[in-house]
Amino acid sequence: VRKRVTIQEVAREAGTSITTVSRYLNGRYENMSQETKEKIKKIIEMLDYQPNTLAQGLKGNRSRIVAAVVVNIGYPYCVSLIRAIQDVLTPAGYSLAVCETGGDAERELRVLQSLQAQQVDGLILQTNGDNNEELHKIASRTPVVLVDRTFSIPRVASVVTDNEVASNTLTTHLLQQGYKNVMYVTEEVGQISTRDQRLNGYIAACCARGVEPWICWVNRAHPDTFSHAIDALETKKDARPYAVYTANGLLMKEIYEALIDEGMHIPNLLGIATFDEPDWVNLIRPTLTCIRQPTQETGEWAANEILRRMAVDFVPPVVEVQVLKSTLVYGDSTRLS
Amino acid sequence: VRKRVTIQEVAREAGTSITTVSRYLNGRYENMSQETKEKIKKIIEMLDYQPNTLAQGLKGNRSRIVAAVVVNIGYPYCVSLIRAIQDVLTPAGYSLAVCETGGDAERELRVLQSLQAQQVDGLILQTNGDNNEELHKIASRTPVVLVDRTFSIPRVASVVTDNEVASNTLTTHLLQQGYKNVMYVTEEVGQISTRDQRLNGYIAACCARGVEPWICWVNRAHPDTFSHAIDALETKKDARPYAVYTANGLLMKEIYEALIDEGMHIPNLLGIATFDEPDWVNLIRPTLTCIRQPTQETGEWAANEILRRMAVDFVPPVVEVQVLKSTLVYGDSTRLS
DNA sequence: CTGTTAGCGCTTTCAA
DNA sequence: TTGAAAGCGCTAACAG
Repeated sequence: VRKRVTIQEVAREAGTSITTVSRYLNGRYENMSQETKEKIKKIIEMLDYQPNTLAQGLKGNRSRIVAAVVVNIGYPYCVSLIRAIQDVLTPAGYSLAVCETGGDAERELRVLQSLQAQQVDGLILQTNGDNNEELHKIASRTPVVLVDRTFSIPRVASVVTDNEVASNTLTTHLLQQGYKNVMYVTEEVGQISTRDQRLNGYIAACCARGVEPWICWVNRAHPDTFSHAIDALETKKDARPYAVYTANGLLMKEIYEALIDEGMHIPNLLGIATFDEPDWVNLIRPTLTCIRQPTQETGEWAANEILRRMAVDFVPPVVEVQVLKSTLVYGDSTRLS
Repeated sequence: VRKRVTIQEVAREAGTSITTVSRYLNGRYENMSQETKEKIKKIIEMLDYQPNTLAQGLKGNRSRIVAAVVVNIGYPYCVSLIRAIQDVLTPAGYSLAVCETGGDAERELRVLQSLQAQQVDGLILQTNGDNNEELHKIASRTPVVLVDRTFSIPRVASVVTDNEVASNTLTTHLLQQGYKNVMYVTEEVGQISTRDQRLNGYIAACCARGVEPWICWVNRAHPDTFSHAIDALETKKDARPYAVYTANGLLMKEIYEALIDEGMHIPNLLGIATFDEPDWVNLIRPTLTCIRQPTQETGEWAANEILRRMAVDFVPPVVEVQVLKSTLVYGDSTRLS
């Protein structure tokens, strides 16, 4: 079990003081003889020395770590987001700690606390809004950016999708295609802004065209709630052609599985569409109409905002909530002919 | 911008020395008056104090961080693995740093170096085997466990799927069903043990039944290589019923998209099956036969092995390579009637 | 039962 | 152009 090489040893081998080595490490070559510089360089390579970031961080209370806290690392939204964040942070010399909360308030709190103890330099998170007080405290000394879901917390910025607009657009598209009704399938709305806005967009679009909203509440923890959705469709058969629009990709997955075995005729009697763009939209026939969220830009914006806020000369921004546009991807599942 | 609370302040407020506070933090109450104990407890809560893990780590060169380095955080295999690792590590008081390499050797090297600089206490990785020297060095002072792909590196343990057996089983299943040939679709085998073993299992099963292996090499970076696969199938139409078996889920996704528009009759003229269990296996009709890897157990084993190896009294283990069993999940896509 | 003190590896004045 | 020395927040002998 070899010991790690320290700055001491480098200095000793190079015949200089640790101060000089430290200067070298931090690229402050201004006044340093070419000779010492090269000597240190050689020794560092020889010894395969790497500065201990823990020690470096201890001095200035900086860890050079930014944390991304998401509900579920398996969700395509989160994966794409995390990748985008990485791509911005890594070149900037920061590493990313990825944490999962499962949407659980207590777990989120524990994560937040452990992250603070680790002196993370920045925090990007997708939250249910159950720990806003803690976030407020954290934000007083660490840059915090909310993604996907926004909450009004002093000093905290947010980046979100244009949920309401996109939802309205999709609903309108369905109605324009000729579907007489659109059943909207969603989970409990509660405090999650995203769900709220999507629902609002749906309702607004219905009202605008004089169609009565038809909302079906489900719960992913209770599979039988999905059969209610199917039942509702069966019952209203005389209203066909109608459409089903799910508030997110996970719901569509559940619904779709039940639907195909019912032998519903898509898209002519039943149109289907979803928020999110699951990876299987092009594997099914007809292909699935969906809303592609700007995950990449969301991640980039969040990471850049963190970087901005970590800069010494940071001044509070004009925009507290950044809204990014999503794209309606037309599949064959809503092409009524 | 509030400053962080330190152990100093807690000690001052509590009217004790920092040593006592430190003892309290580390749960060494053996000899400590109930009174001081409660006093400290109160002060800590009042001040919302949290020990600085950087400083704690600096002392013993321990960061209480374990890193998981994977090829792609979007792969279901990796997601499931990471979650399992988290579930073992979190209760043990470690946090997990997740890193992505994209299968790129240089990027992997950079990640490994930055991880060392961060003094990670353990390393779990899925590697292409291009930095085995570096890993060898790392393993001399940090527990290292390889997942998914194994390489023979001193002091490094591995956990892998029973690739060869599973591949053999699946191929045999296809042949037994009555498919006269099985086309095996794979990427370049090279040094990646996983691909090697799956190919071997396939070949062995073919030979055992006197069927000539029919291998189709593709490259996900070059979409046209997939059309070659389709062409090959078209050409051999007289050999039907035959089957296509892909070496991983990503390949099946590509192939399947091309296949369905060709109007091939699955499963009666064409059987399809894949290694891995994509999330859409039950969304398509017929449902897809596949091999479910023991991702959960793999993650658990890896994390536990790291924990084991971090213990002071660690003795080199008997098993250097742990092989875990996967499951053949029967879908309708290989049910020849 | 409690405190003093010497570091952990590094950065950063300040002085030479 | 360089180095000595004082910490950063915490732990762990060692001494009371």
